[in-house]
Amino acid sequence: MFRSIPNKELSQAGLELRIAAELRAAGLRATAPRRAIVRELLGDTSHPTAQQLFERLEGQLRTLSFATVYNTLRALNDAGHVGRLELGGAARFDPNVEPHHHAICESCGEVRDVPAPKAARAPRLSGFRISRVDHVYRGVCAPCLEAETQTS
Amino acid sequence: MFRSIPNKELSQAGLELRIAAELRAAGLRATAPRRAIVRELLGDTSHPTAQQLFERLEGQLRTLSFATVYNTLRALNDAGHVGRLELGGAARFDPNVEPHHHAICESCGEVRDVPAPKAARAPRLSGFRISRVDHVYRGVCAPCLEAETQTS
DNA sequence: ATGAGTGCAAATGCTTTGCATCCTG
DNA sequence: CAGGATGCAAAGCATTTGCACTCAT
Repeated sequence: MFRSIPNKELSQAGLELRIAAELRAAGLRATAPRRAIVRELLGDTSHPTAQQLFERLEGQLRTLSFATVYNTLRALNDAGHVGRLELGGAARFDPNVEPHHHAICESCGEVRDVPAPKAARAPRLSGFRISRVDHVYRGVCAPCLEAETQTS
Repeated sequence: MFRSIPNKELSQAGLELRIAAELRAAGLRATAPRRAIVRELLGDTSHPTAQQLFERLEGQLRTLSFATVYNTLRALNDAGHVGRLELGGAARFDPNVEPHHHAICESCGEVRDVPAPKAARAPRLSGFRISRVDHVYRGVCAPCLEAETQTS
């Protein structure tokens, strides 16, 4: 999402226009709930679940349905405008659709981005046409490692 | 599972003994349902779901509970004796716990193993202690590619 | 014999769907 | 003003859990 948009110094109004344009580019109408969902996910590096997005947005709109959050995220994912991470439990959503990978802390559950190496050479899988590559690194993040050390 | 066991020319009886030994190594009692689950998963390269395993085993045992299949697979996974793949939808289970990766066909859903390169160099993630690396290749498998060509 | 394991059913968690109403393009 | 989108509730899967009974160790 916003692949080609330099969003430094983007005015509030400009951002709103951009959000609407992105939705239409995905073949979706720029309704209030959808704009709010996109606005919230945009720039969120925490890979939130649909539930988390819903909770953050509940106060902002007069009404908001769980189903709308799910349906909108699914539509955006289908259109290739947001990423969807399946790591067990609830799916997590990612505003960054550039090729990159993820590290998940098995202690606190946090998911962090891992840049994809510039020269990402995929293995050749005889006859298999690769369209997407996901790497998932599971382990323990720095803060949790430190917490472990202090306890032991 | 069976990491260190040369299972060529293993007699039927020997295999059964091995299955029981593996279960005990995982801290589990070698009950009839569990033996059947391990026996079925062993040598199955299709990465079946719990549901699929249940269906295949239903006829073989006088009774078998869904819950037992789930609980056993979870226990084996917790003990590191089977792999669990989260690719969206139902989890898939893998008897192979050696480091390797997976390719999933977005057309037919089949999951195939991808060998991990011998010198697998993981990226250094400042402070993050990596315990496991999963690569998922999404795309279209050879048979589905061919089917596509013929239709178009 | 003792406690882990089983089967069954109910509960839980995540996601999708049906439908009447609302609103964008 | 037509068809897409919303909200709500109910349905649908996947998985887990509670509990009385059974069986492996």
